[in-house]
Amino acid sequence: MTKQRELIISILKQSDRHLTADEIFFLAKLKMPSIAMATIYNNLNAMNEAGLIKRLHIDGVADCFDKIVEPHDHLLCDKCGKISDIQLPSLSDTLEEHIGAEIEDYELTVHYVCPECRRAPRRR
Amino acid sequence: MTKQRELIISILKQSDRHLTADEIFFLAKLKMPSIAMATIYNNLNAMNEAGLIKRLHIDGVADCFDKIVEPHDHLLCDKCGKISDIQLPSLSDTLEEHIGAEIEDYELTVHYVCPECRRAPRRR
DNA sequence: TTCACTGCAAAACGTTTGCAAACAG
DNA sequence: CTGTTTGCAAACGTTTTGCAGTGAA
Repeated sequence: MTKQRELIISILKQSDRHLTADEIFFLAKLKMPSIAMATIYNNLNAMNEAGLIKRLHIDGVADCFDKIVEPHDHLLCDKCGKISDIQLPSLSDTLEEHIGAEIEDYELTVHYVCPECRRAPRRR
Repeated sequence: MTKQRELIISILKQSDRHLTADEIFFLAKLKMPSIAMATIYNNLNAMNEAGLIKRLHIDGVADCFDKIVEPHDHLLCDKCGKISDIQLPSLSDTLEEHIGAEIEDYELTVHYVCPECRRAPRRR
């Protein structure tokens, strides 16, 4: 447990968003200017493998890191790119039944236009 | 409609797999050695935007291009990386009900271990 | 003849690696 | 003291770009 890792964890904890490695790097630099990108990735990858955080692969967007590891789904606004967490009833049983095999996990990303963008359809 | 585009389309049509840009490039080179990677991407991107094919972003894997544009889901083997198409009952209505907003689309990727890998758990 | 598309090379992007020095336990 | 982690720089694989030349209509 190094200072760098503590810092990265605190950044993730304090954020209410899904941060990219780059955003975490930027925020970390503010408090520890000497920190390196490699350190960010080292730690994020280690924590991801340890199941402490979850790496998200979404669309053309850079990978994001989610502090919530419990199974949940994501809502992606196609206009502004905002990602929200949603808790939908688990599909595991339904999926296993349909597929006829045991599943490990699943990722469900729902595309929509968020209320803000729907009201004021700017950008893109 | 150029020869290059025709070639790329025929490669996609003939394949029963989900090809990466690189695989398409390799196959295209066999028939047209002068073809450039940029041309592959130009065409794939154009067709993707036109809705003729679908670009898939899955895990650490390079993007794949799917000739099936109808809504369907994907089954990913965590051992060998094979991607299969699956047709599950549409979740659109259920999702809209839960989210309370109109959805554009959704992506569902199910992780499992395919029958082959389950039988002979080699690799990785 | 015109304008979109090609091929090429170089750049961009996000991520990973190798390594010596620094540090935690 | 020992092994892990850091910071740096360079490499990596994938995708995009700029641009002059080519080819389709």
